[in-house]
Amino acid sequence: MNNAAHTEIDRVCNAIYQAIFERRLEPNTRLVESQLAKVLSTSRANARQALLLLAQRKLVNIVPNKGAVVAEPSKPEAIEIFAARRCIEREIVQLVFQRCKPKDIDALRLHLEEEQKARQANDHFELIRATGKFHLLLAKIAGNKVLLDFLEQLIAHSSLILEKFETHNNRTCQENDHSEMINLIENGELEEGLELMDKHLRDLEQVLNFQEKSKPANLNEVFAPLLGK
Amino acid sequence: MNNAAHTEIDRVCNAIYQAIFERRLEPNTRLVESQLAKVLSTSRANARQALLLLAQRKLVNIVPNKGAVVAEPSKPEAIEIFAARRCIEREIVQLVFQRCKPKDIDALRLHLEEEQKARQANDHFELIRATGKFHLLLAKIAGNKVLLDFLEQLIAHSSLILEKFETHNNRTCQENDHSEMINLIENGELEEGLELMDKHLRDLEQVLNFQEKSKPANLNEVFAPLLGK
DNA sequence: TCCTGTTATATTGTTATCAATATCTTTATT
DNA sequence: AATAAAGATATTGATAACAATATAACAGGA
Repeated sequence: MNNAAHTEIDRVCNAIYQAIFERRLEPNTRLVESQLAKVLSTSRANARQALLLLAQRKLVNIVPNKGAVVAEPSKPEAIEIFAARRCIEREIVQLVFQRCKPKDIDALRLHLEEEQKARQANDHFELIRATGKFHLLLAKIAGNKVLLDFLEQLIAHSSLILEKFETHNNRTCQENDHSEMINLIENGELEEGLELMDKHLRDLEQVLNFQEKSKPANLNEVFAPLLGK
Repeated sequence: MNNAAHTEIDRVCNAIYQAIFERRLEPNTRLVESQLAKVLSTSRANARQALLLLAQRKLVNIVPNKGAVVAEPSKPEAIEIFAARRCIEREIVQLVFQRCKPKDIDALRLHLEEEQKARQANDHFELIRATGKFHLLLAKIAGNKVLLDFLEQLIAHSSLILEKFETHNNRTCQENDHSEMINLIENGELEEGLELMDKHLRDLEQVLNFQEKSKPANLNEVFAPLLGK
């Protein structure tokens, strides 16, 4: 999440961020400082600061004297987030078409295999993670760190949104769009690329028209994979 | 800076942010936790957390075990920041043209007077603050909180950049551009509005072609205005 | 004079403790 | 049985003390 210096609190921050991003932590899950500290084997102060950072990115909500919960974007907020994504990813597409090199194409194609693998294995979380990562890969190729940083925030939010509104149809990024995008980049068809990204994001946004769902979570099992190492 | 709940650390954060935004704190100024705590009459823990938040927004740099300094964007970073501004403010212009109401126009014109006053009084800092605020006003009219939040970060950075590269000519926003923009909005001339914003931001970016400058600062006098209340 | 190593100081990072607030449980009353 | 009040528990918020690290000042030798 944070490309900055890796301090202890960055580690904690990343652990929580990953859990949110990969949807092991659902919206509205309560995040108690002392419990986080214990589970992630750090001090309460660090857990507290990590929560503060995540709150600034609006990934958790902190209400004074009450504590932190995983954020749950409302529908109007979700619409704004997707609008922002269209704005920023449009620019990213433009930059990618200017700067993409052969080895970048290779990396994108390699990544596509990850997506396919997750799709075939029906591993839903992994698919979410992988499709999100594709967009971040494009942002890295674009080469503007500010836009990359913004997009990271937006994609984390999108993850929360998908979690909340997701249908039984497992709607994520459309299967062929990413592959199609790579082809367009390779052929330098900019206009089509811009259009595809726009369509792609509007498709994703359609989840908002479905109903929500809900259920709680348990900190110990959420972070279990981390405890082993 | 932060539209979130107003806790003590938000207050501290805002005080520092304002000082940076209004350029009372120059790039590379060292920010010592204990000193900040004393000057802003808060605890060191709060000062520390505030610095952490500002670091996440890249307004200060924290290097582990060494401390925090006001960030100093490099030229390549500055270029990325202006590119991001063009991207986001283009979208904002588009939204403004859709959503601007008569009372918004009035507010913009009213604001213009502030700019004029600062210009006539030759109050450089105030002019910086006011011209930046014009852009944020547009963002508020656009009505997308996510984009507003991003732009706030970008404008704070722009402020730092202007400080670093500024010439003796006091280049800030061109005098007539803002007024011209209001007219275009009123008349619904979208294409011209988009072009103007783009030109406007590219003009501003020209400061990067000039030389830098430098000098230190003193925390006590920087925050003196706050101590009186 | 310049460099190097040493001591002293200042600052950051961490931990423990206490107070304030909120949440939950129990008890009492109608 | 339902509601309200009172107490117990848990959690957050704040403070202080301590340890680790880096910076600055100083002294000694080439």
